[in-house]
Formats: sequence, structure tokens, C-alpha cells
Amino acid sequence: MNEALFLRNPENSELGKNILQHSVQLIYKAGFEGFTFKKLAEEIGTTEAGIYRYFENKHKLLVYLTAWYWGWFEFQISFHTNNIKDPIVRLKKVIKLLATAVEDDEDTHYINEYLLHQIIIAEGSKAYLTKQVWEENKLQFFKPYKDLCAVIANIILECNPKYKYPKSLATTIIEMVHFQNFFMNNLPALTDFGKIKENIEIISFLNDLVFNSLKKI
Amino acid sequence: MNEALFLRNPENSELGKNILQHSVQLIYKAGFEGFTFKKLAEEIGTTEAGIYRYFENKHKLLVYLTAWYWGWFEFQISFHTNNIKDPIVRLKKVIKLLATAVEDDEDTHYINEYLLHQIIIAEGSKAYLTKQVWEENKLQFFKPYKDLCAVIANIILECNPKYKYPKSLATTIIEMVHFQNFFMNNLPALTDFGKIKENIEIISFLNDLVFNSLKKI
DNA sequence: TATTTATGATAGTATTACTATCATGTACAA
DNA sequence: TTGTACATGATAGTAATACTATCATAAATA
Repeated sequence: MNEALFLRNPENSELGKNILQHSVQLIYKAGFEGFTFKKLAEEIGTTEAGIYRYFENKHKLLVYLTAWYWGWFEFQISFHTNNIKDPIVRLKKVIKLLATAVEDDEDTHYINEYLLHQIIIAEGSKAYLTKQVWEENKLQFFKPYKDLCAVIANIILECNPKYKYPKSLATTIIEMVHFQNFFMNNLPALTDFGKIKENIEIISFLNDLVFNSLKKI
Repeated sequence: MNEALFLRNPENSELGKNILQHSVQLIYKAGFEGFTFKKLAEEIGTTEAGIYRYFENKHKLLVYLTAWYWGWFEFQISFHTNNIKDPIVRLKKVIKLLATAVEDDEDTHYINEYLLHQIIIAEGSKAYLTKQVWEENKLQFFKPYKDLCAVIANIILECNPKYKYPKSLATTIIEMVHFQNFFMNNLPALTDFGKIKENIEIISFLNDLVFNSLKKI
């Protein structure tokens, strides 16, 4: 994990893990705009100053959580696809993993991956849609996201080595899985899945979109 | 324009138009997070209370500006495509219009469309990525965006009446034009256009993506 | 045992996000 | 022409947010 994202490593102490655990719950419940360090401190039973010893501000905490998620997710990909040879099957698996509501991973008791996935859908893009994005990118704040993008782009190139836009297609897959999910549940008129509201529909849409583009002619 | 978005119609007074004009400039310059009614009031030479007579809060102002933009943009589409018969050419024109940096429209001296387009790219999704999205959608805050989506979905169906995901493809086009643009300029490793940095590249990517999906087999 | 370190407790500041009140000038209606 | 409604300006004030600083204490460590 990028050390510039925190003042004190939250994974090395009980209070730190409490901050991570409850920030996920509180951002999920209140939304990022409604989330404050004061409320977080109250939930945990510590003080605002206690939180500030770990994170400079709530923006850095959000970037930390997204970095954590994408690191975890890249591991999920390698775990679930390492024995799949066919890149087409592998890419389909990636799309499915992106779209599927994950189950809480018991290994990391202090992070609820299901809730974090929901946060990434609704708040994830706010981590980089800022005026400081260029500076923060230089500090490698978004490396896990870029690494994941590179992994997916490579699978895309395995499917079709002549495809011209592997990285842009990779980000399109990631962002569109999330946006279609958000729209389906919150602004259903913007999707074709408003009535059914099943992730399988989003997966079908993206498979159609992606593999029509990668088809060799 | 949806009356629930403002307390007093900003287009009906000089102060109102000043608020619109300078809010576009200030959000462009400071980003939405760095934008406050106090700074806005100082720029205009009025007081905070003056702004609050027009808009309840800065979130509503952002929603207003996005609604204004999408309304204006839908008119641009009909203006630039009304004499085009071929739906494929029309859809290409829509993608090009979405991707191209617009020129400032002289008809509306109080809104700089070029700056507003840049705001939509970087801040537009924050208008709906909130906890209140469901309530605000009921109040029709996002109608112009949904109308535009419907217009594009209809062109898509004209291209291929059997295509199963017209609305999701429409939102994918809109969001991806903007995200690829933002990535190209701010997180270039996430795209295939980082070196060239030309909108024409984004247009090519989207044309490839869209028309491979709409091809009848 | 001495010392570093993390936390808790408390206090305080600047800024943000509002709300309220009153005076003034202008427009328009009687 | 007078009266009145209304938009704005000016000022003040509150609650919450986003921090920073200081000190005491307890646990870890050297």
C-alpha cells in the first residue's frame, strides 16, 4: 500500500483497523458527502484527533479504500483465472467478477468487501475526479487501478493482438459495469435492465459490447 | 427548466445570470469541491445571502448546470443532425459532438458552453452519484439527461432495430466520451491516447466500439 | 527501569453552510 | 403621483465541518 496515502498505517493497529472497518460502513450508509471524521470517531468510540493521526482528510481515506479494493480485486482475478487458458473465457470471468456482488472475505475481518464494492460503485470515481488528480497521480495514488487496467488490457490483447484500444476498453469495462449497476438501481430509465434489475443483464450487455469489438474479421 | 432546482429563476434577472456565468467560471477554476457560495459572491460583488436566494445549495446549482447543459446539447443534436437521413451518420455525428470541445455560444452570453462542457466532463457525474439520487430523480432533476439518452437510444435502434441494449449503449457512449477525455488529459496510462491527446482518437475508439456492436450479422 | 509511542481527553481556530433581519432602491399598479 | 411589492445589499449570527495543538496516561520496547 502506498505510504503517501496515510500518516500512520491503519493495518498495523486495532484503532487503524477500526477506522477502516467503520469508515466502510459509514460511507456506505451516509454517502461520501455525508461522511465526516467526527461521525466516524463517534461510531468507533474515539476522537476526531484520533482519526487525523491516521488519515490527513477524508479524501485520502477514500483514495486509500479504492486502492485497497483494486489491489484486492486484482488478487481475486489472478486467483479465479490462473488456471484458465482461453483468454476469452478469462475476460468473461473478469467481467463477471467485476459485476457480481462479492461476498465478505473472512481473511480480512476489518474490511467488508461487499460494502466496499458498493462504495466503489457509487463513490469510486470521486477519488480521481478532482483538481489534484495530476499531483496525486504523480504520487502513485491510483497505481492499483492502473495496474488492474493493464492486466485487463493484456487479456484483451491476448483475445485479439491487433485490437487498437486495449486500455480504453479495459477502463470502459470497469467503469461501465459500475455505472450500469448504479443506473439500474438508481436511475433505471438510463438502462435496459430497469425492470429485471439483475447483474446477469449487465454482464450480457458488456460481453456483447466487448466481444463484438474483439472479434477478428 | 425544472423549477424545483432553484428558488428564484436565475435566467430572469441580471444577478441570476451573473450567478450562472461566474459559477461556471469558478467551478471550472476551483473544482466543485473547492467551489463555495462565499467565493462566488465575492467574484460577483454580491453577498452569500444573495446567492442563497437563487439556489438552496451548491449541489442544486450543479444539478441545474448539468440540466442546462444536456438541454442545450439535445438542441445541438437536433440542429446538427436534422437533415441527416442515415442513422449511422447521425450516430457518428452525435459521438463527434459529444467529444468535441464546443465553442462558446454567443446566443447565451451568460453561459460559456466551452467551460460548461469541461465541467460536465470532470464534475457531471457528481450530480447523480449521491445518496439522494432516488428522491431527486422522482423530482425529475435528471430529465434532460434521460431525454438525451432516449434520443440517442432511438438513433441506435434505427441503426439496428434488433439491438438489445440501446439505452445502456447510449449512456455508455455519453459517459465514456467524457471519461476517456478526462483520463487522456489526467490519467493517461488508463487510455490508448495518452501520447497523442486528441479527441479524434476518442471518437475513433467509440465509433469502433459502437458500430461493431450494431453491425447486423 | 527508562523511554518511546499510541491513544484519549480537551480545547481551540478557520471555514463552510447556511438563516434572519433590516434598509434601500426600483418597478409597476392604483 | 403615490403606494406597495419586491429584489438586492448589508450585516449579523449559528451550527457544523475540517482541521491543529497540548497534555496526561497507559502500553510496548529497549
